[in-house]
Amino acid sequence: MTRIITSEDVARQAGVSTATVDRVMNGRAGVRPATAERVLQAVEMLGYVRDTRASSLSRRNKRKIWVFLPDSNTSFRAALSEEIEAAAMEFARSCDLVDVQAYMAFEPEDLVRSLKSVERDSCDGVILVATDDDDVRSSINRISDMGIPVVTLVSDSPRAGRAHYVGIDNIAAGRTAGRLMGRFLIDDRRPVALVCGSFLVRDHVERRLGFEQLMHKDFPQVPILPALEGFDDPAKMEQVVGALLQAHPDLGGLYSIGAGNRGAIQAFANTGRGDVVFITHELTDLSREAIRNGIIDAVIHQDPGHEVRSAFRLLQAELDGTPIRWEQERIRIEIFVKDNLP
Amino acid sequence: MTRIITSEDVARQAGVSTATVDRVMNGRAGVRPATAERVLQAVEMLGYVRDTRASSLSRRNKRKIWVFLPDSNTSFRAALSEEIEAAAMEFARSCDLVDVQAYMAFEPEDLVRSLKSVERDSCDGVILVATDDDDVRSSINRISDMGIPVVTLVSDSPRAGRAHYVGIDNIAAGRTAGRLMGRFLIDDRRPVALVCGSFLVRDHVERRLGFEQLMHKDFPQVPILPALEGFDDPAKMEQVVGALLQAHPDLGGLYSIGAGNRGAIQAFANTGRGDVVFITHELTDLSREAIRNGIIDAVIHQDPGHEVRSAFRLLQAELDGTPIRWEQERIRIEIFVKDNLP
DNA sequence: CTGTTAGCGCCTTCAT
DNA sequence: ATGAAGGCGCTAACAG
Repeated sequence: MTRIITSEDVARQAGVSTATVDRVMNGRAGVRPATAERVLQAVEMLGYVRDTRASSLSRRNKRKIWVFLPDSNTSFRAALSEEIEAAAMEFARSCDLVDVQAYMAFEPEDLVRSLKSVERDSCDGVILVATDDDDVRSSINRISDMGIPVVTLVSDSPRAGRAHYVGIDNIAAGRTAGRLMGRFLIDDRRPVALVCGSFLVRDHVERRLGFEQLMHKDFPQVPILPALEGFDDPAKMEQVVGALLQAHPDLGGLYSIGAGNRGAIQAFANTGRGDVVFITHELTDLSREAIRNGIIDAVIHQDPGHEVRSAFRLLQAELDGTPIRWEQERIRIEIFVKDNLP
Repeated sequence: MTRIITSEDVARQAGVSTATVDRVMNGRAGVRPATAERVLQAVEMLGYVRDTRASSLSRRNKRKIWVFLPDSNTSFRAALSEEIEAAAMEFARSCDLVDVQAYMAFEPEDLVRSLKSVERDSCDGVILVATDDDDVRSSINRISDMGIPVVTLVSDSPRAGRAHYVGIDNIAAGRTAGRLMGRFLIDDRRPVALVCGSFLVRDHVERRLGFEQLMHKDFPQVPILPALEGFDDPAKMEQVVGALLQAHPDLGGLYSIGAGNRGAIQAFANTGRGDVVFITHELTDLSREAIRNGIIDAVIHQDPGHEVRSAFRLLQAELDGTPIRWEQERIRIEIFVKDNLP
């Protein structure tokens, strides 16, 4: 057991006091560059790593993390909220305070407005479900430039200066759905349809892209019908999918990219078309039930609990200057069939 | 922000000192039942939860966790070791010391021998890859009865008094493989084969059971060949699978339940039989590569990193009396195809 | 059986 | 720009 290196060791080695070491470690002002340099050398030399327990203990949980979520009411969104709640409790006890704010879904200006209120002294870190939008991007950059780390969750703003994105690669998710579709189909002459939530939401566009790419490449003989829009709305979905089933008695498969699957499931139940391969996103009580009784054949899933915890951990790591365990943070594109349901 | 309840609050409320609160909280002896009761009531009443940071800080990382692993040299086993190493470092800095010991795989007596050395004063918690064996079970019970929590990892000893099992349900894993096999098959008149590592290893038996059950139930027309044994050994596997491919030119699928897949992949590569649906367990560099170039069609996976971290967290929770976040600890039966590889 | 006291390693005033 | 000292909440000796 090698003794643990403390800030005191570093202080002694650098010929300063622990207060100065602390200042350097936390990047606070008021240290002559030369002194800081000596401290850094001592840290390096001794292999000092600060003890986050002691750190957070003495800091008395004073950090503030702000979370911004869209106000949509899909089950996935509900799950996210729940998980944030849970994570907040967990981290509150061991480190932080968390403020959650909802912004209007699909309305970047509203998010931008909310982000305006983020200031250095009231906020130490930000987690948000972003959109790939110029104004959102510059808002993120403003915050980031103030030295406040930003983590995007589930939906990214790729060109912004966020510290991390936590979520899946939606193109790959679409490809995965395509692979399963191609292989699950019994008769590759029967056409396959796909329904987006919206043609304008980046995630949906990417999933669709991945799906269509893969189908064209690996299952070129399968006819793909023009994509439909269901607006993440159960009623609309039921109508759209109902019409689809009626119009195509030979439909081979359906890939539902967005939410509102309650409606799609209903449409299937109404017509009793169990032979259509039906693939959706996100495991919920509903999709679980539908997978059990054979309406849904596979669900592509991302674990909101994992995502939320990961976002918090990454933000913490950013704040603490702790190393990141990437293997633990990699969000999986999960596949569920009837037999591996959790 | 409600003030945080400390042990001091509890002490005051119960009319005792913090030392006594500490004794009660940690189940140490030397407290009159009546006093303990008063403390417990105060805890309940104030909603006190002990701060694990302060706790572990003041304890000076003195806990000892012992880990027992089989000495087999599969890639999965290597991954486990690595992850334990990583977890040990992580937890060493924030809580514990970890001792890892290898025992001879498939030799319960050797494990039992090692477990004999576990004593109260040199060990606070145990993690082990168990086997379902009478002697192992009673060893676990002995340790458990001393008040040392035991967590089984990857392979369980179900009837023993372990605190938790961290791993997948292997019957469900087998069923999942069966589902994919049934749906991936192009022609359901072509026979399907399966190779175990050994007919005697519980995990393999369970996977096989799940697989065969599901095939018989949901794909009854598919002929299933008698199971083979590959002894988790690449050379043996190459030979067995090679012979299989030769004997059955019309083979439709192969489910490899155990390790040694290097050999199986080699056999496939030798014969160029890309049309056989090949499903294996555990994602490794090898299986990843084989999935990329189309030899393997799907991999059923359990994440060793997740499993190891989970085992440590559960043991800690047991030791600290902290609540467990079950959603975080549920080990998934993961499915990988070409498109959702991490 | 129970209380007192001195840390654990770091951060935060408050001086200098 | 830097240091000294007290405290975060809990545990471990040591008294009594």
